Amino acid sequence: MGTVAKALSLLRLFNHTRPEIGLSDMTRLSGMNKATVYRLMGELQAQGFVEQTVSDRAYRLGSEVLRLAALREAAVPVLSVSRGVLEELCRETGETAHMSLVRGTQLNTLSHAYSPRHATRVMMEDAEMLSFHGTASGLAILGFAAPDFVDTVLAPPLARHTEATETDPAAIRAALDSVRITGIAESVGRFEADVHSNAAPIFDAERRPMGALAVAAPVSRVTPGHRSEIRQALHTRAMELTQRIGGFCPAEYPQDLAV
Amino acid sequence: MGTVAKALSLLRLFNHTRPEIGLSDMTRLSGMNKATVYRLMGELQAQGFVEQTVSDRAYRLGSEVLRLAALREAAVPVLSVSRGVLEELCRETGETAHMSLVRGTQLNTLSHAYSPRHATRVMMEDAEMLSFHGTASGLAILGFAAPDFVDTVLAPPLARHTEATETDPAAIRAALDSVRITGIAESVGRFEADVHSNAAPIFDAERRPMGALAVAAPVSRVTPGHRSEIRQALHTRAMELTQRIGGFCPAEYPQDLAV
DNA sequence: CTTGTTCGGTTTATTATTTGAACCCACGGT
DNA sequence: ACCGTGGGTTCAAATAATAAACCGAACAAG
Repeated sequence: MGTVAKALSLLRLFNHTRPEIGLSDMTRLSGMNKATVYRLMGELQAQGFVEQTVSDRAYRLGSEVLRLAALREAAVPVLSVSRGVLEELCRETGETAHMSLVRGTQLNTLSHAYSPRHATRVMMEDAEMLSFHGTASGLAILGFAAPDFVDTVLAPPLARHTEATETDPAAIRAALDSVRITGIAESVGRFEADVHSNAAPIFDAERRPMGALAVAAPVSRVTPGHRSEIRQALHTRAMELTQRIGGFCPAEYPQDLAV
Repeated sequence: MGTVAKALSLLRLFNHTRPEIGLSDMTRLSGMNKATVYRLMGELQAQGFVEQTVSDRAYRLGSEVLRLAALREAAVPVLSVSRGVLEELCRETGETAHMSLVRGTQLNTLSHAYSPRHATRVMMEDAEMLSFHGTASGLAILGFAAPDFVDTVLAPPLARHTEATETDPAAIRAALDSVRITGIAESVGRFEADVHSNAAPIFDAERRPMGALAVAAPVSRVTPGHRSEIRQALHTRAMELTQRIGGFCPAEYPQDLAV
């Protein structure tokens, strides 16, 4: 691993439950030498990627990431466009809608919207990591991804998130066939118990699946009619999002939804 | 310069007019060796900070920066909170409002809002770099910054953005006194011709100025009454923003606005 | 008041990585 | 066929990164 990779991997130690990390913690979490971490963090700090609190000298993400994110959005406005689509999607379905993007072999939620219609909702956080095999979003992407990408992602062992999580690669591959036919993937309690999710892929300019749009509802609320309504809306909105970010659906993607 | 700094400085070559950069361009722009740039970009790509287009293999910012920005917002919700404040501010004043944050000795716009009230407006882009000596935002920050920071930033030569730009450090320092008294800085055509800007600093948890809130209007529209209205609104909203992001005004910051 | 622990930060010789110049191949224009 | 330009690669020489031990300060327990 090169020096740059090491430095950037330190940034990946931050998450929602750990927004600030001290030098010693960072050393332990990364497994690197303390002097190494110290110097790397110093460089990251000089570049504005992290900043140090005055009180306890703990590190947290710096504002340079905001600037870069704004620039990225100016170049490829996925986030900003998705927000409008997500709002429309959750208005149509009355459920929580979210969008996630592929990054290497990871899948991250990046934007979400809640519907005020029901008192109970599926709650989300941005920048959370999803599994491919356990979530509707992941399956939607796998259904239209390159074979060797599927191989990589479905290499055992697959994490068992809930009682219902399918961890047999062969069974998952079989399920991808129906994803390819309908264009929509489904996960009932396989990532979080009591959450019924549907998802549709979104494609980039090279017709590759770059992420997914999803609707998550409490299992108890999803009747056959509601399910059909959700999947219909997802199909329409995912194609809209793909088009609005300058992407194209691949030829094999079903243009009309046979739910 | 360490390797990490070099790699991250490559990211700074991207901007609104140059959202994608090929290997050769990047080599020229950075002044580094081609092999070096190639390897560094490879590492950045592996970490998701940049991605390569399939067609012409040009690099652009990757989606990892979006994830990190989302995490940073979860830790320190400056952007998301500022959006609401900016909207209110531009509703109250009828002019363009924007927020910028300090990053080392740089100042970057990060969020803005337009008012629909007038057909002519000052237009903005996020992630743009501002000068400290030429903008109201910069002066607002300098008025409450540490002396050595002011020294660093006001070291000649200072760029002359327009005919009206003040480039004499002594004159700028003198102007900071009135910023300290009123809590509001002003720039009439000193960064962009025909733009009249007012700005107020926002403070972090350590009572240091971390950025500024500003209102920019066409010079022709700013009557004494309108100016006073703008400065009043700015003062109120900047203090609100400071408080809502968990910051505190320093003792010397004027709590009541004597416009 | 001592002792032990943890923290952020620093030092050093040793070691591994980065670097630069030259080179390759493919492509597009002339 | 020729030239310029693009992305990508090679390898010895130069440089930067590393690990382990160490420092002083802060805090807690005995």
